[in-house]
Amino acid sequence: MEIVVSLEASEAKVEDSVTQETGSGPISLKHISDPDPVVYKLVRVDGEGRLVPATDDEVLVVEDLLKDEKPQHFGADSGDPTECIKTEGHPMEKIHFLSSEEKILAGSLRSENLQADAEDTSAQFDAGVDLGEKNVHPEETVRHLASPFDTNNINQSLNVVGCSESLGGSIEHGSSNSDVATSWKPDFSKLKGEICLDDLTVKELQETFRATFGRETSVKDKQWLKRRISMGLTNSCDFSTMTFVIKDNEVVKKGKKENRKSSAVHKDFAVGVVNETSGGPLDGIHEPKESNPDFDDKNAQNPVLEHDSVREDPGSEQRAAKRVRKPTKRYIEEISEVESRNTSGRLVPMVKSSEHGQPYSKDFIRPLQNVQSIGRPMVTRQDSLGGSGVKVPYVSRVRRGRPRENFMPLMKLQHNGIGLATRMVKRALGEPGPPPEDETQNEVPKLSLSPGWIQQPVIAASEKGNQYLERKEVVLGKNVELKRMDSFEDSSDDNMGNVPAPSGGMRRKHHRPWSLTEVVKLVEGVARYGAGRWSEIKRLAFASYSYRTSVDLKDKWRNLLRASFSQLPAEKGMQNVRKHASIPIPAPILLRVRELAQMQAQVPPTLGSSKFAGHSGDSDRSVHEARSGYL
DNA sequence: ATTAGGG
DNA sequence: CCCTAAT
Repeated sequence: MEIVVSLEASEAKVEDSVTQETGSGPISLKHISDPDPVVYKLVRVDGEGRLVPATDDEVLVVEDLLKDEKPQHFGADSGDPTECIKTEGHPMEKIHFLSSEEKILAGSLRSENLQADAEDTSAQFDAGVDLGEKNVHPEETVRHLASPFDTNNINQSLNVVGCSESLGGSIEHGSSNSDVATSWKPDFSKLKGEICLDDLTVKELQETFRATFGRETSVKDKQWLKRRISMGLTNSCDFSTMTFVIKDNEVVKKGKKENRKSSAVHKDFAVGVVNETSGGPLDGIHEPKESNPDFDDKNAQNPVLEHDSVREDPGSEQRAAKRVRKPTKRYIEEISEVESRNTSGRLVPMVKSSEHGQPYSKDFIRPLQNVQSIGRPMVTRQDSLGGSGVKVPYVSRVRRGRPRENFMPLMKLQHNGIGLATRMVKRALGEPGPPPEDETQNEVPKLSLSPGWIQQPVIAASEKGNQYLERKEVVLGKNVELKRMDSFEDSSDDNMGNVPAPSGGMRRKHHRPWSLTEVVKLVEGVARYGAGRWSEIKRLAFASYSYRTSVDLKDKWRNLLRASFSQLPAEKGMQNVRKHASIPIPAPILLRVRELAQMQAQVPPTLGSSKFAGHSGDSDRSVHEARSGYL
């Protein structure tokens, strides 16, 4: 299978891009055809650095992901002034770069992941290439290849790439930048002497960030900033260090809370890369070989080491002790429900707002019996329509605007078959139509091409569809086809809440299975904006999915974390017994999740360090086998 | 309003 | 998912 990248014919012949071998098997793009329409073929790089044709599975994975990623999200917002600029760059430059600059490993294009900095137009590319691959930072590459002397094209495009991570704003006008971008170095003029990231304020951190990366940031998250800066200064993924000594415009010392691993087995990674590629355009040019020995020392490109060092640093980033919470006084809720509504569910509202007789959503009523006795204060709530206030127990927060909690179900039941009406009401209620990319429709055909593990989803997916169909039928009777697929999407019901499943139990209230693409989006979101910045992710990456609140995202991430870390254990006895009608989450994704978790120090304390002990040879295999999460 | 956590 | 507490 080949992916044709529409490229300008201007590209002369180029050679296979070399991928830095990280010991595992990153998937990269290999250029196999010179003629105009440049054709790339997916390959993986084995331990020895040989290029092995990718299997169909791999190709498919990548392809799917490529398809899913819409550039729209990137650089959308986030206040970073450099982003809009970035979007102007042509993705092609990057491709060009990829193919012509052998020094760069396709792998290093890995979607800069680590976090915020929503940048680069190439993300669509990276998303796919990236999966299941080790960390290699673009910064690295740039730093070692960039040279003040070099002004040829290659470098130009190179800069474009590099910009994805650190060069940020220097890119803007492709013409005038060659010097700026090429020779960028941290401006430590403001960072003299010793700095301890831990002691800095957000503002100071932002300044430091600027000094370090040469661009502004709007991120206010201290943790994030510190990590980011640390990684930047240290030029590695290692953010365990929080104190640095800057001298002569360079980081000369890092306040390391030494932990073993001292003797680096890796080392001089970057140098090696450079040498390896001698003969290239940069030949003869004096590599600005990081005049700082420390840099080489700490280049944590070796994943194993990376995890390693990140992990045990007791003193470093005391991951903020879990937020403590007062024991929750949960009050009985289900009981009242039983009482207040008869069999038809919410059709018989308990409380009505004066004018419209619309039932309050259950959440609004929530009140349980004997509120008084429980001691909950009563407040008078004015409904939005100015009706007479109703006495309701005070609840700290009234859930609102949850699109799925509108009164649609009611409509559907009464005028079943009138999809249009429903739709209109929906609009009125502010629910945007189903996302352009409706998984329920897309996933199936997409996946159906693939053999291997991805096949399973196919089946599962169709089952999923059937499930919905069934449900729908139960509720609506025959008029199912009228509403096409999108009616699935808005099974916003509360109906379901009371619809007894054929099996017996009552179906859960609101439950919308997470689609694969949603998961991917979430993961990517976390990669870009960082875990925890859920509202951001929701706004930017989930704009089209009106359901899925930020909380949902958070929950899902939590689950993904669990899944990804839950040992790849269950592998054995559960081959067929998968009664779970759920789709297994593709291992590569879980892998990514784990990676991100690593980087963001979200590793569950329990599975501390043991995990990554001997994680080199089998990484390839684990990609195909580890599947412990479900959508 | 958002986020973290418990259920 | 839902819910509360914390920020």
